Amino acid sequence: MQIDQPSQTIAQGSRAATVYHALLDRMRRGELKSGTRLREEDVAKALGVSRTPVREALGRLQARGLIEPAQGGMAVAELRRPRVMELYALRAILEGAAARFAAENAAATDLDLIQLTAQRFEDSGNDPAAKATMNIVFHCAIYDAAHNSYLARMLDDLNDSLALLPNTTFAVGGRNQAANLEHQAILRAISERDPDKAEKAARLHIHNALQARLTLLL
Amino acid sequence: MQIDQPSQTIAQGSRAATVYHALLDRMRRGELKSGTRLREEDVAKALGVSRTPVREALGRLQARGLIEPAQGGMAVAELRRPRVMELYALRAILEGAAARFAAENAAATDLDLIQLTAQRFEDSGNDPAAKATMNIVFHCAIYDAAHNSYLARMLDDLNDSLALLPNTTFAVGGRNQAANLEHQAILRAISERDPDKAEKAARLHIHNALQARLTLLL
DNA sequence: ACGAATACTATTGTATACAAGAACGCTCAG
DNA sequence: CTGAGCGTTCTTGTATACAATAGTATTCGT
Repeated sequence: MQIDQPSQTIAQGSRAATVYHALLDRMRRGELKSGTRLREEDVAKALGVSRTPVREALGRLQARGLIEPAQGGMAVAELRRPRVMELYALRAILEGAAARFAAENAAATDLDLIQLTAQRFEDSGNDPAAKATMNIVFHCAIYDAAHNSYLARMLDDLNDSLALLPNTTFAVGGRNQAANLEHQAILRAISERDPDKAEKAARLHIHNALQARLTLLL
Repeated sequence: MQIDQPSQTIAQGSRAATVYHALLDRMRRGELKSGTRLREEDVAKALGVSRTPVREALGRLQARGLIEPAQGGMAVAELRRPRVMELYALRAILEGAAARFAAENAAATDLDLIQLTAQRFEDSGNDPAAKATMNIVFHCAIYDAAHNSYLARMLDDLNDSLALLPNTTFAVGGRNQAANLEHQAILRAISERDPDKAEKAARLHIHNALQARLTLLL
């Protein structure tokens, strides 16, 4: 039996961190869906470590709200309608803040990166999963440009929570095109150093994403 | 030697949770200052548990950014100037969001509670510590009224980070009076169901708090 | 047949023992 | 006197064994 690299990424510092990232990755990829039960011993065996680091990783995931105590152990959190509404409402605020701060603080290289990633998003094909990936990359470029580590961490948290939802909003007809235009608007406002405009544009972007999400969520 | 209730609050569900809350409380009270080293064994002995639950608690505190890996173990996080600026910038956004959502979602009882806590804040004496406590209570009433659990959690995180700073802004001359007026303005906007106005008022409130903080931080 | 009580089992919570790693100081050579 | 190399020690990282608890099924009594 193979003992060390059961399937995925490079080894992190500690085994606890490895487990943490392994679980997170699988959530992001959709391999771990909402409601999946996570028993400590199973995870430990699957990753070839003892329960101790698994426990630590699960504790952190719980602190981030990605898993919840459930019937006999933990389970990947479930997002019902009201939760999703809360999440998008907050995301509109935080993405707005990121755009605002980016407009205030971005260095020239930050702007270049945002532009580049926006272009990459536009150029990527029509595959919803690829689109979603490039979308994340674009938004992360904005987080970096905002130069606020607390905000960046909160947005990462939020995106991970959102990753628990099945599908992606880019599977909705016309969303690709619309999202691209919205990205351009955000980029423009940031480049113009107009914080109010940037914040509004980002909020609108998320508002529209929510509309798309709701058509999927029915 | 006493073994179970070393000093403080009621027992939580698990010992890990007990340790977590014990440490958090001491940070909030200022008994654990920035830079204080936290060795697992010391904490364990002090609280009468083994290292295992301590480790779990420390992991969660680290995930929240309240403690950092340092020379030989963990230490209570230190907030230097740039961090403080980031924290307040984000807090302005989040308190703004809370006020906005409260204006949109608050039930009648929520409004009553906000008003009550605003009054309590006004009526409390001149002791900065008491003032700070009542201030938190007032703001928490707004978080509740916002009806967004993710936002509430983020603001709790943020307030705990801010608790690491020494002193309170209510020690600054005239801040009590000003804060009270700002609270009234926020309350009024929420009561009038004016989200934009509420958000602006809350942001201004935090902006002014930052000014006070900066005079302390020199 | 139905309900309650009890025993059992599955799973987490905790402690302890051990391993590994990094920092510090000490010694010795240049 | 200085610098490098090594050993010692302090602290975390991990595993395993054990305790406790909650959920479930089963059985017995009515």
